Amino acid sequence: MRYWLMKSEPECYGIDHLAKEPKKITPWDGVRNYQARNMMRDEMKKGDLAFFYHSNANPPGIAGVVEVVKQGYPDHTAFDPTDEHYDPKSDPDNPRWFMVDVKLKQKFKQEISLKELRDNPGLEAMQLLKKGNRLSVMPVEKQHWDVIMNILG
DNA sequence: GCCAACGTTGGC
DNA sequence: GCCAACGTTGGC
Repeated sequence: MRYWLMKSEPECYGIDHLAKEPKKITPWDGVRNYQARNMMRDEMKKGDLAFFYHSNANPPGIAGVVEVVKQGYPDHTAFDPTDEHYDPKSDPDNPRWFMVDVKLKQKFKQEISLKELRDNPGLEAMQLLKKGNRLSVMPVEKQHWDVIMNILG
């Protein structure tokens, strides 16, 4: 079982959107970055947990926890010319982009802001906190996961 | 709105 | 394969 962090802009799709889905499940579509794709396609497994991170938010931070309920499969929004994430180079017979389905496990009563994460001892090595980090899907080490869950008290 | 840090594209 | 130009991400 592995741990992850997935970013989304709350104005686009935040944790409250997910909470309103019929089964609290959503496909994590629209990712168009190869590193992030590789992780969703090859590494994320059913039962893995991920932080739902609000990027470009005020303030940015971790809003809750989701569980991977369906492993990597082709992102069909890449095949749809009317979709904003359409990619003509993705062939349905040889898909370029992949996604997973996630289910809301827990919405934090209070978000853990990026500043709180930075101020918290023990998280200095987290990929999220490193300079220039732009990946929208990234692994989280168990020790960091545990530290963050303990912040909730 | 600014800007650093990447990632992608395309000419050569 | 190199690299400049350009586009995007995302914190501030």
